[in-house]
Amino acid sequence: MDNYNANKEEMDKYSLRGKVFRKIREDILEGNYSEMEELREAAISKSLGVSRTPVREALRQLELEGLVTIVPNKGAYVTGITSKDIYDIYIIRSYLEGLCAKWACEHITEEQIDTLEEIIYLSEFHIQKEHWDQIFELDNRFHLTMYEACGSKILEHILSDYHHYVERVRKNTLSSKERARKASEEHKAILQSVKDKDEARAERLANDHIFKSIANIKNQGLEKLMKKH
Amino acid sequence: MDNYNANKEEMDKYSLRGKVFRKIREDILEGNYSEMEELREAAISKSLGVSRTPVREALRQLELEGLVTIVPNKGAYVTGITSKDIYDIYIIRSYLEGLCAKWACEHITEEQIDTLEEIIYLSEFHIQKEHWDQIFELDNRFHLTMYEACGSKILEHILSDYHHYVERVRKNTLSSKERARKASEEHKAILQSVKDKDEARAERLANDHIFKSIANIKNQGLEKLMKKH
DNA sequence: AAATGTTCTTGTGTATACAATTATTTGTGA
DNA sequence: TCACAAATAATTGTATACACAAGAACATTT
Repeated sequence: MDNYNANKEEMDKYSLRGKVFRKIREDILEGNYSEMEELREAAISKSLGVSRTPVREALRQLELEGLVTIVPNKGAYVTGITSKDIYDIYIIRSYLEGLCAKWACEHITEEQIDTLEEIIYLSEFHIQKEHWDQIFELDNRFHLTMYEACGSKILEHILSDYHHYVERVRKNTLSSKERARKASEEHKAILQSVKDKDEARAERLANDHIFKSIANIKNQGLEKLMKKH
Repeated sequence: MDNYNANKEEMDKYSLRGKVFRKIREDILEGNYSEMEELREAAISKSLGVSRTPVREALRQLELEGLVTIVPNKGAYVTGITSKDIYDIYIIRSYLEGLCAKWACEHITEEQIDTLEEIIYLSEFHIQKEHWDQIFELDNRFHLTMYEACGSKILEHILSDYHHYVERVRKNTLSSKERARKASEEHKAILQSVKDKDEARAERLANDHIFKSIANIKNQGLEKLMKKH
């Protein structure tokens, strides 16, 4: 699983291992490798201009994320992520985002509420202007802040991972003004229920929010959404 | 996210890195380290009689599992797992085991059904005889087979991880004849609904199964259960 | 010609050496 | 005695070298 929190991700930025790790992961998630392609340590280290050590460590981590399969004494192979995996993740997320919103009712801080309100406010502006990159970034921040607000290290960890896994698909789904606007409305409603400490409603709305994304994906065709933009 | 499947775990058995990885993980999960204790690469490698390389790789993997926190250029620290984490995991599992049972209705194979029936049959025998180790092992196998049967690599992955995380607690809860017997009855009912392809019922029963474990934990006191047996 | 054994190549697994960074101690001046 | 700076020690980060395992190609034997 992935990087645990922004803090660590930030720090890792300055280690070679972190750079290699993120580079290979991005390449896999963006589909730059074909399925089951062999990842030779020497080749990667040469192409990135580093030694094998950081490459090895990065590959071992990617194995744990499930993106790479390592056969001892043989090599590392791209496992990648199939469209079924993405679909499964969305279903799992729909359950867990519901739980997250429910727990947030109890654990959210004033500061987090302020952050979320600001995010929603800014979103509306950027949706109006069709600034897709900002919209995506704000959507990210909304969800990650919610994960933080649930007060569970474990739940935050797993949801952040999944969130990252489906990043490419999410980026594409949000590139429609109509869907972006609806998503923003849904965020607003979720936050309201959390503020009201209405656990049942918060859970249901967060649940629905992801389900609506799934419906949206089905309409647009998942395979198309997995392509690079 | 932990080891992906039995296959890989099996293969890793023969690499130093795998041994070191499992050794440190067990030590952490068994509470042999105190919270935030520093893990010095040199010390560990010396005590295990290996070089720093496999130790480093193991620590990097443990970081991804969330059991260790690595501060670049400083060191690795035990993060461990608190009783709140365990509690959270049980709640999350109750949702996901439900989903797993639901999906199993559609994807389970005849062979897997046979396996599960055999497990239940054997369990009854060992419960009668109070063979705690076998009971625990069979409980493990029941759940892991269910995870396999759900037909989702992603869900199987995360549930296996969590299952392992709470191993120590599960071992202790199952060491009561009364609870073991009830658990076995619950397993039987879940399998029946899966065989009947009754998705709603399977989901609800699997859900309840974990909830009952939580209730059981609360009764016995989580702190006590986290101790080594 | 088929099966078996042998070497050679390729790539990973581990150990060690060195560089960079951080923590600690020591020394100096006010 | 305290503050602060410089030197020193400890620890991680990276690079490189060598050992080992697996598989392929080729030779050998029946």
